[in-house]
Amino acid sequence: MSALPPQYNPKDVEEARYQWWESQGFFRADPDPKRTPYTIVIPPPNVTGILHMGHALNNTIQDILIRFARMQGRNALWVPGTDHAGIATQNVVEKALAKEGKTRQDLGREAFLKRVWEWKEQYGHTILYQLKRLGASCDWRRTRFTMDEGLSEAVLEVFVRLYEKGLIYRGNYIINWCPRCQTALADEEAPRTETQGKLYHIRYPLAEGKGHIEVATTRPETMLGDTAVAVHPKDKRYNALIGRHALLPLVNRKLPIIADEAVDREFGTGAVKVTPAHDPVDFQLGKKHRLEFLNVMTDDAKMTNVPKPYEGLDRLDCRSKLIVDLEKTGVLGAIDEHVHNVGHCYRCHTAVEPRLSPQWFVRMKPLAQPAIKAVKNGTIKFVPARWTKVYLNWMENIQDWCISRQIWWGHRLPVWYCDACRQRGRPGVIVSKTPPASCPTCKAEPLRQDEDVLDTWFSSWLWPFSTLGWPKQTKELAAFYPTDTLVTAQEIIFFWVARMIMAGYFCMKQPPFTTVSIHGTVRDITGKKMSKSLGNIIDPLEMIGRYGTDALRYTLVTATAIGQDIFLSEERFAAGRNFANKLWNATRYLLSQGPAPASVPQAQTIADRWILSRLQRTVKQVTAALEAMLFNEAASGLYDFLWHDVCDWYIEISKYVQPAEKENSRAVLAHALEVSMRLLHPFMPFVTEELWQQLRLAGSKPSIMVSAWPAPDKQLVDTKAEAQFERFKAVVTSIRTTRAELNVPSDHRTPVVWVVSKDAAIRRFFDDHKTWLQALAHVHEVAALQDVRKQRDATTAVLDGVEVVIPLGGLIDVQKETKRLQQKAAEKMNDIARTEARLNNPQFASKAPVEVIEQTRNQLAQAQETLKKLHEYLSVLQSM
RNA sequence: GGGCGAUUAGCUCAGCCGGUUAGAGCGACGGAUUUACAUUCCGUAGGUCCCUGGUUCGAAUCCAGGAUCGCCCACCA
Repeated sequence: MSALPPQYNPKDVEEARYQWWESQGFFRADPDPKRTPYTIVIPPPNVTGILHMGHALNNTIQDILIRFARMQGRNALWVPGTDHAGIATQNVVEKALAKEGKTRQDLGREAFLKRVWEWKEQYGHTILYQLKRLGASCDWRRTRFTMDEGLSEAVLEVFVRLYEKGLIYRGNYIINWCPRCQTALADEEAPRTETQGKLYHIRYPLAEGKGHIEVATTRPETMLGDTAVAVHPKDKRYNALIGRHALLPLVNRKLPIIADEAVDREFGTGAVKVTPAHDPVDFQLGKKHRLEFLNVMTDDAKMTNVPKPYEGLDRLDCRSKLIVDLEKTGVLGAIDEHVHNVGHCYRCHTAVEPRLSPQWFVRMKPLAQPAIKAVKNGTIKFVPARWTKVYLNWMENIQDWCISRQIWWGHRLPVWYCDACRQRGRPGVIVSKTPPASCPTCKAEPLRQDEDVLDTWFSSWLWPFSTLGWPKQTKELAAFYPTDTLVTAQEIIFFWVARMIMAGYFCMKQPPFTTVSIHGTVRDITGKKMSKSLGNIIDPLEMIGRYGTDALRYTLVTATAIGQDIFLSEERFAAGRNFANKLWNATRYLLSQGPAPASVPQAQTIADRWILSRLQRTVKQVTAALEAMLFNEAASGLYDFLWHDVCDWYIEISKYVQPAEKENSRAVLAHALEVSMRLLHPFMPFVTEELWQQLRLAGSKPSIMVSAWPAPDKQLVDTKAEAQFERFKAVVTSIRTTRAELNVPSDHRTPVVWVVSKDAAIRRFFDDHKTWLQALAHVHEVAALQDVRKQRDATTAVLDGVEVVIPLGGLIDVQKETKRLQQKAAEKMNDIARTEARLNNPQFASKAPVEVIEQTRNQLAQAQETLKKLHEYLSVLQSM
């Protein structure tokens, strides 16, 4: 066996170890009727993606769950893959084209798509390689892509099924239009952000008679599409005007003045211009009052169908020109500063234009019903539970989903039009999984396929079953669906989680998963989201390079409780690195004395009994925490046990055990480390594998990742040993504290210490363990005495059941020591007063549970005892 | 306008069902080279648990109201 180097170097380990795992097939899972499956489907990262801290957190959590389940003996499958990310990917390739001075239109649809596929083949695996560096134990054979043949088949199947059930329709509605991407967006893709704008007041002259009606708008350019003015029916100011007409300034179009409850009397002037083709509310008004729908903008937000001076102007240029012209005409009123919410494209952040447009929609209400029920009745649960409410609130108010996009990269709609039929006034719409040769109604050919593609989420909402082979009834689908846990960030609940649940019930009649684990967003130390434009990114790959993968994973997981946002700064990764190094050196210490003992450890010394007992508790605690998905609790429990219990105390003591106890002590340490490595493996897979390989017993599994999850051994839980050892620790600590407080020079070894107790067993215990005390507390002799009050020039610490008396032979500063003890006595008196007050309260005596009263009494007795001792020592000092 | 979350040490955060003297890591300060680890060890200082009221024998914890910050949802043009 080669000796371990003094420091853990992740670079020497990670890549080779990962390749070995993969080559051994440890990541693979196949249907197996004998074992309970455990399945996770990865939230497919964008194929254009590069690993950021959010991915790192998300995938670390999934890997922890998968490795935990695998070690528990479950048939653990983690399905990886990527999303074609329609708009995002198209944007990336268009940017590359722009560098060549070309547009996608220059290439044409077919050649452009070829370009995108080439790009995907070349760069689309980047994120998957990066996931491997993170240690992700996915079954890579099952990697899927949302535009794979099988997944595309699933998309068409669902589209046709929904259409046939009347759940997909085409219609002319107001949608969010991104003028830059030149496509429709779903509501969720155009999140509103608070924007500082202006509220322009414009006076519309009345057509009949004198006077005017003043309206207010944030988008003056839309006035060119106005086809009415609306007021509230009960608004006395405008009562007389209802049914009359106003004139659109600069255009002089006659606009009816209509009355509708939708108008807010409080806002602006209480009169509103109505632009049915460019505003969702106005659209409703337009339908209700049978107004004209006048679309005044082109796909790239230039004005159209408007009077000459404005025709062809960009929407914002038009706005400026209109303001000038309105001013000249004398109809421009006040311009107020106004903060309002404007939708922005989630891909390019351009302000979206609400715009009337023929698009395809999915009727969501019927789909939502079973998805609401499943969460209400607990079939699917959110962790943390508070997201349930957010989900239900959204689902109960769900709007129809605009699924058509005017881009090229994506699943093209399986919709064909028969122009011959349409000319004769028939619908002429054919929806079919395969291209129809001719029109089934009139036999005309050729047919024209719809140009649009489907929203990216229309393929990812099928992900939990499409990746397993659906619509084919594969054995994977039968074995692994429904999946178990979905791990994702809160931002994606509406986009993806909710829709997967709906699709799951629609296609499979079963939920796609049973638990949704929502983790927080990774932010920088000031609480801002990490983003390129802010320049506050901490790159996970850089952190891996600097601190190692295990350090990255450990730090992310311990950074915060699940569901809370994580505020990250680089220094935190050092803690993870240090922990890995600590484990490394604990094992190194063990192996420096020979190979890991194979013998079954016996609880010989009190330290053995203590650490083995603590180990059982740790096994129990970590298992429970993982089952409850309290990852940070599990990880910090292991940290405390390994660093503080194993390293700070057990290893230190093991250096001073009797020669006869030595070999067994090594076996105990080896055992504690070996079990701990297994517990820690899901969190820090690399260093634990490396060390476990040194510690593993003959005949065990070849790798820690396929070894069994530890089970606690109740026989080894030893409360008495724990209490005894805790007392020992307290004595050691008190001696250390006293020495430090009195500034005893480091080279001065306190020659002797008395441990005083009324309890003979305690005296004997310290007498038996004086070697340890001497070593750990820096003292030469330890004597267990019954009474040393006559000892002068000594100091004391009074603990639970024992007193520690430290003669300091001239080193003691009587004044300083008196002050120290007086202070301690004062603190004690405070405690006593507080505790007495509590006990003297008759209410407390009559209402508190007996255990609490008993406990409080003991506490008081102890405090009084301690105080008595302190006073005795003070009187000794005074006599000096 | 609704909803959610946060507020605990200088910083980042734990603290389950109410029960001793509220914890950790980092940072600060003092000390240490004794048998793995200086990516180490030992020790110390540092707290109005956001505020106000309530429930209770007892509140960081439960309830009500408020403040500040953050996020989500919503058609005030």
